[in-house]
Amino acid sequence: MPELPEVETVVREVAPRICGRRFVGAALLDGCLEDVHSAEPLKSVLGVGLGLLPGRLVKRVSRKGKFIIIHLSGNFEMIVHLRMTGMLLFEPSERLKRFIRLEFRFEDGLKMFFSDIRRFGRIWVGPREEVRRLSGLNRLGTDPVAELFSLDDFLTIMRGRVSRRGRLKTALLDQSLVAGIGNIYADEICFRARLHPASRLEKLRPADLLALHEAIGFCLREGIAHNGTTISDFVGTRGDAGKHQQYLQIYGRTGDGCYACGEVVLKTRLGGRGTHFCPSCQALRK
DNA sequence: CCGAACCTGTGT
DNA sequence: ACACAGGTTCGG
Repeated sequence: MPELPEVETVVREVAPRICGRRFVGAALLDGCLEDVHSAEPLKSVLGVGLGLLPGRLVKRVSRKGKFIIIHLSGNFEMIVHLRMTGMLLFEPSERLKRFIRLEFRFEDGLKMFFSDIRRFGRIWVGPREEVRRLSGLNRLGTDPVAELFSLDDFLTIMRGRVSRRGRLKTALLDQSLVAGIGNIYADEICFRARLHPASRLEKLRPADLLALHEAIGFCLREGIAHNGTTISDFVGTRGDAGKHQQYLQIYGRTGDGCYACGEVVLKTRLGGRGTHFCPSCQALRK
Protein backbone atom coordinates (compact mmCIF):
# COMPACT_ATOMS: atom_id res chain seq x y z
CA MET A 1 0.00 0.00 0.00
CA PRO A 2 2.15 2.73 1.24
CA GLU A 3 3.72 5.65 -0.56
CA LEU A 4 3.50 9.20 0.74
CA PRO A 5 -0.28 9.68 0.17
CA GLU A 6 -1.14 6.32 1.75
CA VAL A 7 1.13 6.96 4.74
CA GLU A 8 -0.39 10.44 5.14
CA THR A 9 -3.83 8.81 5.14
CA VAL A 10 -2.74 6.41 7.89
CA VAL A 11 -1.31 9.28 9.97
CA ARG A 12 -4.56 11.24 9.69
CA GLU A 13 -6.57 8.23 10.82
CA VAL A 14 -4.23 7.11 13.60
CA ALA A 15 -3.55 10.51 15.18
CA PRO A 16 -7.01 11.25 16.60
CA ARG A 17 -7.25 7.74 18.05
CA ILE A 18 -3.99 7.69 20.01
CA CYS A 19 -3.01 11.30 20.75
CA GLY A 20 -3.23 11.99 24.48
CA ARG A 21 -3.22 8.27 25.31
CA ARG A 22 -0.57 6.44 27.29
CA PHE A 23 1.02 3.13 26.27
CA VAL A 24 0.94 0.35 28.85
CA GLY A 25 2.56 -2.38 26.79
CA ALA A 26 3.52 -3.98 23.53
CA ALA A 27 3.48 -7.68 22.71
CA LEU A 28 5.31 -9.47 19.94
CA LEU A 29 2.87 -11.98 18.47
CA ASP A 30 5.11 -13.34 15.76
CA GLY A 31 7.82 -15.88 16.50
CA CYS A 32 9.65 -15.01 13.30
CA LEU A 33 10.32 -11.45 14.39
CA GLU A 34 12.87 -10.17 16.82
CA ASP A 35 12.94 -7.06 18.98
CA VAL A 36 16.69 -6.52 19.12
CA HIS A 37 16.38 -5.25 22.69
CA SER A 38 15.13 -8.66 23.72
CA ALA A 39 17.43 -11.65 24.08
CA GLU A 40 15.65 -14.15 21.86
CA PRO A 41 17.57 -15.11 18.72
CA LEU A 42 14.78 -15.16 16.19
CA LYS A 43 14.57 -14.81 12.46
CA SER A 44 13.96 -11.23 11.32
CA VAL A 45 14.73 -7.99 13.09
CA LEU A 46 11.67 -5.87 13.66
CA GLY A 47 13.38 -2.83 15.15
CA VAL A 48 14.36 -1.79 18.64
CA GLY A 49 13.09 -0.85 22.03
CA LEU A 50 9.53 -2.11 22.49
CA GLY A 51 10.27 -2.46 26.18
CA LEU A 52 10.76 1.30 26.41
CA LEU A 53 7.14 1.96 25.49
CA PRO A 54 5.10 1.45 28.71
CA GLY A 55 4.28 4.71 30.46
CA ARG A 56 4.93 6.90 27.43
CA LEU A 57 2.29 9.42 26.43
CA VAL A 58 1.50 10.02 22.74
CA LYS A 59 1.90 13.73 22.13
CA ARG A 60 1.58 13.94 18.35
CA VAL A 61 1.72 11.84 15.19
CA SER A 62 3.50 13.11 12.10
CA ARG A 63 5.11 11.88 8.91
CA LYS A 64 8.22 12.43 6.88
CA GLY A 65 8.41 10.73 3.50
CA LYS A 66 7.08 7.21 4.11
CA PHE A 67 8.00 7.20 7.83
CA ILE A 68 5.35 7.58 10.53
CA ILE A 69 6.61 9.40 13.62
CA ILE A 70 4.74 8.90 16.91
CA HIS A 71 6.03 11.59 19.27
CA LEU A 72 6.19 10.37 22.88
CA SER A 73 6.76 11.95 26.25
CA GLY A 74 10.34 12.26 27.47
CA ASN A 75 11.59 13.20 23.99
CA PHE A 76 11.11 9.61 22.84
CA GLU A 77 9.69 8.58 19.50
CA MET A 78 8.20 5.48 17.93
CA ILE A 79 9.11 5.36 14.23
CA VAL A 80 7.06 3.09 11.94
CA HIS A 81 7.89 2.18 8.35
CA LEU A 82 5.17 0.09 6.68
CA ARG A 83 7.38 -0.97 3.73
CA MET A 84 5.19 -3.07 1.39
CA THR A 85 2.35 -4.55 3.44
CA GLY A 86 2.50 -3.04 6.91
CA MET A 87 -0.70 -1.65 8.43
CA LEU A 88 -1.75 -0.03 11.72
CA LEU A 89 -5.22 -1.27 12.60
CA PHE A 90 -7.69 -0.90 15.45
CA GLU A 91 -10.35 -3.33 14.25
CA PRO A 92 -8.57 -5.85 12.03
CA SER A 93 -10.69 -7.78 9.53
CA GLU A 94 -10.84 -11.56 9.86
CA ARG A 95 -8.49 -11.91 6.92
CA LEU A 96 -5.86 -9.58 8.36
CA LYS A 97 -5.93 -10.99 11.92
CA ARG A 98 -3.70 -13.79 10.70
CA PHE A 99 -0.93 -11.31 9.88
CA ILE A 100 -0.86 -9.35 13.14
CA ARG A 101 2.76 -9.17 14.30
CA LEU A 102 2.48 -6.73 17.20
CA GLU A 103 -0.16 -5.61 19.65
CA PHE A 104 0.04 -2.22 21.38
CA ARG A 105 -2.05 -1.60 24.48
CA PHE A 106 -3.10 1.77 25.90
CA GLU A 107 -4.10 2.46 29.49
CA ASP A 108 -7.77 2.92 28.65
CA GLY A 109 -7.91 -0.55 27.09
CA LEU A 110 -7.54 0.59 23.50
CA LYS A 111 -5.51 -1.78 21.34
CA MET A 112 -3.64 -0.95 18.16
CA PHE A 113 -2.33 -3.74 15.93
CA PHE A 114 0.58 -3.85 13.53
CA SER A 115 -0.33 -6.24 10.72
CA ASP A 116 2.21 -7.07 8.05
CA ILE A 117 1.79 -9.89 5.53
CA ARG A 118 5.34 -9.86 4.19
CA ARG A 119 7.11 -8.86 7.43
CA PHE A 120 9.12 -6.13 5.72
CA GLY A 121 7.79 -3.42 8.05
CA ARG A 122 10.07 -1.95 10.73
CA ILE A 123 9.47 -0.18 14.06
CA TRP A 124 11.89 1.63 16.33
CA VAL A 125 11.24 2.99 19.84
CA GLY A 126 13.71 5.13 21.79
CA PRO A 127 15.22 8.58 22.33
CA ARG A 128 14.48 10.84 19.39
CA GLU A 129 18.02 11.23 18.05
CA GLU A 130 18.82 7.55 18.36
CA VAL A 131 15.75 6.26 16.53
CA ARG A 132 16.11 8.87 13.79
CA ARG A 133 19.64 7.66 13.19
CA LEU A 134 18.89 3.94 13.41
CA SER A 135 15.82 4.10 11.20
CA GLY A 136 17.46 6.21 8.50
CA LEU A 137 14.87 8.95 8.96
CA ASN A 138 17.58 11.59 9.23
CA ARG A 139 18.96 10.63 5.82
CA LEU A 140 15.74 11.57 4.03
CA GLY A 141 15.54 14.46 1.62
CA THR A 142 12.78 17.09 1.59
CA ASP A 143 9.20 15.98 2.08
CA PRO A 144 7.40 17.62 -0.85
CA VAL A 145 4.07 17.89 0.98
CA ALA A 146 4.81 18.32 4.68
CA GLU A 147 7.51 20.93 4.18
CA LEU A 148 7.85 24.00 2.01
CA PHE A 149 8.93 22.70 -1.35
CA SER A 150 9.62 25.58 -3.70
CA LEU A 151 10.75 25.29 -7.30
CA ASP A 152 14.11 26.67 -6.16
CA ASP A 153 14.44 23.88 -3.58
CA PHE A 154 13.70 21.31 -6.26
CA LEU A 155 16.16 22.81 -8.73
CA THR A 156 18.88 22.82 -6.09
CA ILE A 157 18.18 19.17 -5.26
CA MET A 158 18.20 18.12 -8.90
CA ARG A 159 21.33 20.09 -9.75
CA GLY A 160 23.17 18.22 -7.04
CA ARG A 161 21.95 14.97 -8.49
CA VAL A 162 22.27 15.81 -12.20
CA SER A 163 26.04 15.83 -11.90
CA ARG A 164 25.86 12.14 -11.06
CA ARG A 165 23.62 11.36 -14.06
CA GLY A 166 21.15 8.49 -14.11
CA ARG A 167 17.50 7.94 -15.02
CA LEU A 168 14.65 10.26 -14.13
CA LYS A 169 12.54 7.61 -12.39
CA THR A 170 15.50 6.37 -10.35
CA ALA A 171 15.99 9.91 -9.06
CA LEU A 172 12.29 10.29 -8.21
CA LEU A 173 12.50 7.07 -6.17
CA ASP A 174 15.64 8.22 -4.33
CA GLN A 175 14.40 8.99 -0.81
CA SER A 176 17.46 11.10 0.00
CA LEU A 177 16.45 13.65 -2.66
CA VAL A 178 12.66 14.02 -2.41
CA ALA A 179 11.15 11.75 0.24
CA GLY A 180 7.92 9.81 -0.23
CA ILE A 181 7.59 9.01 -3.93
CA GLY A 182 7.20 5.29 -4.71
CA ASN A 183 6.59 3.20 -7.80
CA ILE A 184 3.01 4.22 -8.56
CA TYR A 185 3.40 7.95 -8.07
CA ALA A 186 6.77 8.02 -9.86
CA ASP A 187 5.02 6.75 -13.01
CA GLU A 188 2.13 9.16 -12.51
CA ILE A 189 4.51 12.09 -12.04
CA CYS A 190 6.48 11.23 -15.20
CA PHE A 191 3.25 10.98 -17.19
CA ARG A 192 1.91 14.30 -15.93
CA ALA A 193 5.23 15.98 -16.74
CA ARG A 194 5.12 14.26 -20.17
CA LEU A 195 8.58 12.84 -19.65
CA HIS A 196 9.77 9.30 -20.28
CA PRO A 197 10.85 7.72 -16.98
CA ALA A 198 14.10 6.52 -18.57
CA SER A 199 15.13 10.07 -19.53
CA ARG A 200 18.70 10.95 -18.58
CA LEU A 201 18.76 13.41 -15.74
CA GLU A 202 21.50 15.52 -17.24
CA LYS A 203 19.46 16.00 -20.43
CA LEU A 204 16.39 17.47 -18.74
CA ARG A 205 15.56 21.03 -19.79
CA PRO A 206 14.59 23.85 -17.41
CA ALA A 207 10.98 23.50 -18.57
CA ASP A 208 11.10 19.79 -17.75
CA LEU A 209 12.19 20.47 -14.19
CA LEU A 210 9.42 23.01 -13.79
CA ALA A 211 6.90 20.46 -15.07
CA LEU A 212 8.27 17.81 -12.70
CA HIS A 213 8.01 20.12 -9.70
CA GLU A 214 4.40 20.83 -10.54
CA ALA A 215 3.65 17.15 -11.18
CA ILE A 216 5.14 16.02 -7.86
CA GLY A 217 2.95 18.43 -5.92
CA PHE A 218 -0.16 17.69 -7.96
CA CYS A 219 0.06 13.89 -8.01
CA LEU A 220 0.86 13.50 -4.31
CA ARG A 221 -1.79 15.99 -3.15
CA GLU A 222 -4.40 14.39 -5.37
CA GLY A 223 -3.49 10.99 -3.93
CA ILE A 224 -3.94 12.38 -0.41
CA ALA A 225 -7.27 13.96 -1.34
CA HIS A 226 -8.50 10.51 -2.39
CA ASN A 227 -7.21 8.81 0.77
CA GLY A 228 -4.49 7.01 -1.15
CA THR A 229 -4.39 4.26 -3.75
CA THR A 230 -5.70 0.78 -2.99
CA ILE A 231 -4.63 -2.09 -5.24
CA SER A 232 -5.77 -5.63 -4.46
CA ASP A 233 -7.23 -5.59 -0.96
CA PHE A 234 -5.04 -3.31 1.12
CA VAL A 235 -6.89 -1.04 3.48
CA GLY A 236 -6.27 2.00 5.64
CA THR A 237 -6.37 2.12 9.41
CA ARG A 238 -10.15 2.38 9.51
CA GLY A 239 -10.40 -0.65 7.27
CA ASP A 240 -11.51 1.16 4.15
CA ALA A 241 -9.86 1.42 0.78
CA GLY A 242 -8.43 4.50 -0.86
CA LYS A 243 -10.05 5.87 -3.99
CA HIS A 244 -7.11 7.12 -5.99
CA GLN A 245 -6.82 3.93 -8.06
CA GLN A 246 -9.84 5.25 -9.97
CA TYR A 247 -7.86 8.31 -10.97
CA LEU A 248 -4.54 6.78 -11.99
CA GLN A 249 -3.51 8.06 -15.41
CA ILE A 250 -0.80 5.58 -16.36
CA TYR A 251 0.10 3.04 -13.62
CA GLY A 252 -1.47 -0.35 -14.27
CA ARG A 253 -2.92 0.70 -17.64
CA THR A 254 -0.65 -1.54 -19.75
CA GLY A 255 -2.24 -2.28 -23.13
CA ASP A 256 -4.99 0.31 -22.69
CA GLY A 257 -5.30 3.61 -24.54
CA CYS A 258 -3.44 6.65 -23.22
CA TYR A 259 -5.95 9.15 -21.83
CA ALA A 260 -4.14 11.99 -23.61
CA CYS A 261 -3.55 10.59 -27.10
CA GLY A 262 -5.03 7.10 -27.36
CA GLU A 263 -1.72 5.37 -27.99
CA VAL A 264 -1.26 1.97 -26.29
CA VAL A 265 0.31 2.28 -22.82
CA LEU A 266 3.50 0.23 -22.51
CA LYS A 267 5.14 -1.45 -19.54
CA THR A 268 8.84 -1.97 -19.15
CA ARG A 269 11.32 -2.68 -16.40
CA LEU A 270 13.39 0.16 -14.97
CA GLY A 271 15.59 -0.16 -11.94
CA GLY A 272 13.93 -3.48 -11.20
CA ARG A 273 10.45 -1.93 -11.01
CA GLY A 274 7.48 -2.26 -13.34
CA THR A 275 7.26 1.02 -15.24
CA HIS A 276 4.28 2.30 -17.23
CA PHE A 277 4.45 5.01 -19.88
CA CYS A 278 2.94 6.36 -23.08
CA PRO A 279 5.51 6.10 -25.88
CA SER A 280 3.84 8.92 -27.74
CA CYS A 281 3.21 11.53 -25.03
CA GLN A 282 6.28 11.10 -22.86
CA ALA A 283 9.45 12.58 -24.35
CA LEU A 284 12.64 10.61 -23.89
CA ARG A 285 15.54 12.99 -23.21
CA LYS A 286 18.69 11.07 -24.00
C1' DC B 1 24.00 0.03 -11.88
C1' DC B 2 21.60 -4.38 -11.62
C1' DG B 3 20.22 -8.29 -9.30
C1' DA B 4 19.37 -10.56 -5.05
C1' DA B 5 17.65 -10.65 -0.68
C1' DC B 6 14.19 -9.99 2.76
C1' DC B 7 8.76 -12.45 3.00
C1' DT B 8 3.99 -13.98 1.70
C1' DG B 9 0.12 -13.96 -1.21
C1' DT B 10 -2.07 -13.92 -5.64
C1' DG B 11 -2.68 -14.60 -10.35
C1' DT B 12 -1.36 -16.86 -14.92
C1' DA C 1 5.83 -23.81 -11.55
C1' DC C 2 6.70 -19.08 -12.31
C1' DA C 3 6.15 -14.13 -12.33
C1' DC C 4 4.81 -10.34 -9.87
C1' DA C 5 3.59 -6.92 -5.96
C1' DG C 6 2.87 -0.15 -3.13
C1' DG C 7 10.04 -0.72 -0.24
C1' DT C 8 14.68 -0.75 1.14
C1' DT C 9 19.37 -2.59 1.66
C1' DC C 10 23.15 -5.21 0.36
C1' DG C 11 26.75 -7.22 -2.53
C1' DG C 12 29.21 -7.83 -6.86
